[in-house]
Amino acid sequence: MSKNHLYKGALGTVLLKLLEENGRMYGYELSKKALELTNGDLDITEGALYPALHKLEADGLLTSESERIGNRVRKYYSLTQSGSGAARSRIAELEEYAGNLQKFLNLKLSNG
Amino acid sequence: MSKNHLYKGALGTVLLKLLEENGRMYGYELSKKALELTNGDLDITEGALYPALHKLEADGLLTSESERIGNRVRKYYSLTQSGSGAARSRIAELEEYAGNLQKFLNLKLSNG
DNA sequence: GATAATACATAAGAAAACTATGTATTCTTG
DNA sequence: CAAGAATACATAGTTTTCTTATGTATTATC
Repeated sequence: MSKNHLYKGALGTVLLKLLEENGRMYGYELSKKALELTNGDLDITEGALYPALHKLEADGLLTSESERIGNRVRKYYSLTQSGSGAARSRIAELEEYAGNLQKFLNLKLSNG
Repeated sequence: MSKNHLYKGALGTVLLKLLEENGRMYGYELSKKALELTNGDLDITEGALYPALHKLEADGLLTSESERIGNRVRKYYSLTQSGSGAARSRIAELEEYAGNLQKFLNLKLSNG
C-alpha cells in the first residue's frame, strides 16, 4: 500500500530531482523510478503524473520531445536552464523542510 | 513569508504532536506554538486551523471544552485515547517519511 | 480613540491529488 | 494463440486540503 498522501505537495520536486539525476526520462519511467527509489512508498498515479509534468512544462521548467520507439510513442522530458535552477532551489528547500520536520517531531517537552 | 505549502498534508499530524506534548491547548495557542517551533515557517491560517481541528474532533481523535476566560471564550482541545494512538502512529510515519525524503533528495547518480 | 492582538467561525475559490475512463501497443503465460 | 499484464500516453470528474476573504467580539497597546 502506498504512502502517497505523505508526498502531498512534493511531487513536482520529486520529478525535478529525478530529471536532474537522470537527465532525460519519460513519464512512465519517472513513475517506476520513484516507486523504486522510495521502496514502494510513492506510487504516482497517472492522474497525478501527467498533469504534473504538463504543469512543469507550462511553467518553463521542462521541455519534451516525443520519440517513436517501434510503434509506441514516448514523451521524453528534460530540465530547461530555468528548470535546473528551480530544481536546485526546490530540492534544497524540501531538504531543509524534511530536517526541520524531523526536529519538530522529535521535540520533547523538556526541550521546549 | 511562510513555507506553508511544504507542510501540505502534515497539518493534522503537527496539531496532534503539539497536543501530545502540551496536553491541552486552544486553537490560537496551537497556531502560535507551531509558528514558534518552526521558526516562522508554518503560519497556520484560521481557514486551515479551525476546519482541521473540527475534523480531528469529528474523527474522534480530539475532545474539546469551551472555557470562559473573562468575557472571552477559548476552546481547549486534548487528545482522546484513540487520538493518542493516532498521534503516535502518524508522528512515526511522518518521521520516517522525512528521513526517506532526505535520503531520496541526497541521492547521487553514482549511488543508484 | 484607533489599531493590533486575541479568539472563534465559515464561505468561496484554488491547487493538487485520486479514481475512473479512454486509446493503443507489447510482453507473458497458460 | 488467446487473455491478461505491463507499457505509454491523456483527460474528466471528484475529493481533500489548503488560501483568501469575511464576520463577530474582546482585550491590549499606542
